[in-house]
Amino acid sequence: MVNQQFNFAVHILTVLAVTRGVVDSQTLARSVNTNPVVVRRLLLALRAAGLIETQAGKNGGAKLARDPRRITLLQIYDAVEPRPVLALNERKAARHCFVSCNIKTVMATVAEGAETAVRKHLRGITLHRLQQKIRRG
Amino acid sequence: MVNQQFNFAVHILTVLAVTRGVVDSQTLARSVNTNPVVVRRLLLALRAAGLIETQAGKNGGAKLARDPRRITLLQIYDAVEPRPVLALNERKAARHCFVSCNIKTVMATVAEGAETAVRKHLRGITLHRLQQKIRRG
DNA sequence: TTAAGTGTAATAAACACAATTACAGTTTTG
DNA sequence: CAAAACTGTAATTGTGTTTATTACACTTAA
Repeated sequence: MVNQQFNFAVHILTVLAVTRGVVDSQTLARSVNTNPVVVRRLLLALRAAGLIETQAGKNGGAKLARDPRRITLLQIYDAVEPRPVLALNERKAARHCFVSCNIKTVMATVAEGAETAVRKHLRGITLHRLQQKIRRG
Repeated sequence: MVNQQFNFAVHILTVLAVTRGVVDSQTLARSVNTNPVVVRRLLLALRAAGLIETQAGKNGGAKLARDPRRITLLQIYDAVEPRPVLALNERKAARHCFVSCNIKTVMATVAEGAETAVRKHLRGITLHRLQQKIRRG
């Protein structure tokens, strides 16, 4: 199993969109089938991105900060996804080797292109659209 | 550090393309800065994809099976990348929850679109093109 | 026949991610 | 104002994935 944060975040926001109100982390965690603390950490990231508002204290929880038509999957992705689509090569080059010394830059360009392609795709999908798809089964 | 297999594989093939001959796993490993066994495992995958040929025994090693103009990054990606661009949600849905029960299918569609976008990008880049870029610094 | 390779299994080490526990701080409500 | 019900957050543990390493049987050129 790999990084599920994006899935979790979209799931959470979809619940908030459907509910149209304040939902607590316990309830969200049950829907996502994970731990409330995991949810709360994601909520912080989503709040920092301006997608939700949270309220502490009794009857507290989270709610959408704007219309689902104005929330794209790209915004969610940017809020929570820590990893690039294609991993960058972090390791030291072998100095004597021509290819080794230059491949990193070249591959960074490739990775950037992949990233751009994915971002473009995600930018075209709104939370509202997701809601609609779910309603239709 | 995350999955480096694609980076490793491209690096290896670039060395083979530049060298235009048989290179052993030891030498490749030094260029990539990893272990020869890791390289050999990748070589098996690349061979299975028809991109290289290997030879056992003394003076053995690997060489390209075809012209670098006819090797795309997508072929390399397919040969070695085990993971989807966006993780699928594997976990059990909460039965009582409408969103939970349907989000999986919807997100699978989203992930598929992202995958397609990346694949299209990679299909447009040949190994030969990479060589050129590296030569130019 | 020997030296220098590959192929491959088995295991260990490193790392990333998710889950859990614990508790201080906040806010509503009776 | 006190209690109940939340969030915010640190610290730790559990789990799975990826990479590295060791070992050795098998292959081939010289």
